[in-house]
Amino acid sequence: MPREKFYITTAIDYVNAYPHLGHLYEKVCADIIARWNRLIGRDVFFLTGTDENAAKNEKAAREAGLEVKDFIDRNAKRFQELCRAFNISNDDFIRTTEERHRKVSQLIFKKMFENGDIYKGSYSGLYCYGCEEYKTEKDLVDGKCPEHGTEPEYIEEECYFFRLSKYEKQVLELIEQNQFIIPEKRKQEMIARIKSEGLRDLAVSRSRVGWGVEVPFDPKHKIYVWVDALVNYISALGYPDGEKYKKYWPADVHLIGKGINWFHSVIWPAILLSCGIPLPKHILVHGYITIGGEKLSKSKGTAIDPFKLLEKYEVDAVRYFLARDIPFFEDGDFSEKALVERVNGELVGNIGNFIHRTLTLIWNLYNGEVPEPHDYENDRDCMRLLESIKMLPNTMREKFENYEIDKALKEVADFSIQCNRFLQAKEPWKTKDPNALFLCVNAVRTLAITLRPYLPSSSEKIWKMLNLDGLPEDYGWDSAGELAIKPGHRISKPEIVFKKI
RNA sequence: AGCGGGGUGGGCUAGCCAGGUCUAUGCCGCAGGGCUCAUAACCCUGAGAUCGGUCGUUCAAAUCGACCCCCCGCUACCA
Repeated sequence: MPREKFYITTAIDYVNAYPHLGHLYEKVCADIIARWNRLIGRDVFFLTGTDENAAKNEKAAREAGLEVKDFIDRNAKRFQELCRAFNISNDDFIRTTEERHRKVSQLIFKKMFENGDIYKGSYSGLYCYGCEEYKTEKDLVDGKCPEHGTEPEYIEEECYFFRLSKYEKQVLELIEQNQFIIPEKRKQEMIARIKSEGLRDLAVSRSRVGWGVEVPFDPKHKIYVWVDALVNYISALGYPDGEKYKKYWPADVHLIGKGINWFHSVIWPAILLSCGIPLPKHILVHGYITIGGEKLSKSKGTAIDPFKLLEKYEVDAVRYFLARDIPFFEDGDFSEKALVERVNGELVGNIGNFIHRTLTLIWNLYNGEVPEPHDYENDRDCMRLLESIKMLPNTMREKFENYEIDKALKEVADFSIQCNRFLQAKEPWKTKDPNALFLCVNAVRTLAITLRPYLPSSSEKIWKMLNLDGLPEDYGWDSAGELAIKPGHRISKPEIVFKKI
């Protein structure tokens, strides 16, 4: 029987600057979801990448004193390094300047045109030559561009439009009648917006930009960045006849930040409908990371560099904090103080400490050999812990199915507290209680598996310390609920897994 | 400005929809004590909130209604 497939994407990032904490957060969340799906046995394809065709890049490159291509390559590399540095398990990394993407981007545009959904029109507005951008009233200060101090000029130019209006009914139906957008709050926002203002046709080409993908039948126009960017989700799979496309499309989850919900929930489905391509299953909208309650902002200096964090903290410490402290569907605040407190208090103090004390107890009291239990069925405390071991993967599965990755992780933390309490009650350092140690060592195994999506390398360390064969994924998620470590099994010499900061 | 969500001890948060048992929950942090196998876990005690404000409904409101203040999100045709 073929395995169920699971295709997850992140948004692709603009390369006009280096990655910040927000970029990392989205990748970590996607990684956790991807890894969890692998653990439950799905055939996962996890995509991330960079959006490199924006006109903004031209400007940013100029300011950096580099050729556009060099500038983009440099920054894109940085995003790839980010993935490696933080143990992100993406299966591919798409760059929209790659040929495999450009040709699909053009193909999609052509298809939309052939289906009668692209027509020529004109766009007009206030244009600032300095910025090479159209401006709105609110962009201006005293009628002038705040950056260049010049008055923008009213101009009109020819461009192509996408008949977005044609898909209003279908898109609204898609959103209203399905769990297409998660969470509900974001769904309601989109419904409200469609109902109040409807869908207007969208200008999908630009003729004033030098950097971008040419409209295939009219190369002086460039394809509008958003249309181009969205296409990455299928171009990376080799649309229209790549094996991966056939296998993995439609996407199960497009993970995005709340700021780009409209593009993913409305424009993207309309494009796909126009081309007759199946629609993705879910648009999953996470919250933002804030610093002192404020949005990350370069100008305010709050755009934290993830690489800087690694100079002080371990990868898994950062991952733990992001997954645990930021409520997945809402904004959450980042501070080093909060990170240190969370890691020291919970990851080290509860989870790490429990692991360490049970393993050293077995090491010291039983020379590293798991003792033979007897009649623990008659012990209330033992049966309660056993029940929790069995239940943990189930309760976490429920959370994961609702993408509540922060709440799922809290279950692990709560479990470790219970384990510590159990150990305290049994006092095996006095009693050598074999039942307690037998159950606890199995609880450690439960932790190794349930932490696997969040803290892949720490999980592996625990696994090795338990001296188990293979890796957690060889046994699968549900195995976390089993007493798979048998009496007589020898563990390795205990070492500290989570260090105090 | 329109629509939507929210304001609970230092921080986050439960409770509100189905009003009384809320003299308001849990976690973190803080003060003190117990215990000590362990990277001080676990247990106990304590300080700290009149539940944004005002008015009302009611025998009774954090919980219902009105108005006000503040915060946030989406939108304001962001090329």
